[in-house]
Amino acid sequence: MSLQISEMSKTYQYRKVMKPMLERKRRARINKCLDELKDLMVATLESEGEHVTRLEKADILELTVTHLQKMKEQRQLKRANGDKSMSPAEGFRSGYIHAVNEVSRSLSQLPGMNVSLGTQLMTHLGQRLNQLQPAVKATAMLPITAPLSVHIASRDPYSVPISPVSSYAGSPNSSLASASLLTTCSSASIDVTKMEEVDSDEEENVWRPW
DNA sequence: AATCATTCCCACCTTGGACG
DNA sequence: CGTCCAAGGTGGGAATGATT
Repeated sequence: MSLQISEMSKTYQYRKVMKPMLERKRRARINKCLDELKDLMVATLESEGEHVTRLEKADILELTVTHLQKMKEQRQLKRANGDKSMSPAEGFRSGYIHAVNEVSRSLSQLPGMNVSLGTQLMTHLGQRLNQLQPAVKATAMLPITAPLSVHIASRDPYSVPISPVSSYAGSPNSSLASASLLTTCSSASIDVTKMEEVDSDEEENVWRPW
């Protein structure tokens, strides 16, 4: 019998114990992100003069899709009008700074965060930015607001992962991946209304915090 | 290539609250 | 009280990654 129990493979135990828990966590992640998406959409719509009373999940997704489509149209319009205000390099830099600020702000709110490690990382990120953008000398110093940050792997700037999530997806360290997702969703200060600010022909390759 | 562990997704069922 | 709907729980299976 004990043999049988031990033969109740890890798979069985996993299915019995871990799976329900992970599924709960997964739903929680979905709901958390939907909640934050809802907040963002409500804020956005209200800033546009629309009043939102109640949103169910499907509504949140519909509104988001509609809003993004609208933004896409506006961007195309802008481009058609010859708006070349930002080069790809500038676009990348802007996204980089935006992302670092956002992550930095989030991490700075984490209890027990190692400040000296954060400082080191900030320094590193600032140096990386200088290396990435030698042409943009006047703005070479990284205007990061919070004292903490995360390490973004040093690579060719345009081969940086499209998002923090995708960079962790498939990692053997799944808890890291989950944590990444959670922190990604919890950066609620990302403003949907500003998603189109960084306009670049290379946008598929530019790292964005969203 | 085969095998195993893990992750993810989906469909179905249950539950609880709102409403007529 | 019955019905509807949103949300959570769960089982099954596909997909993926690691190991041998």
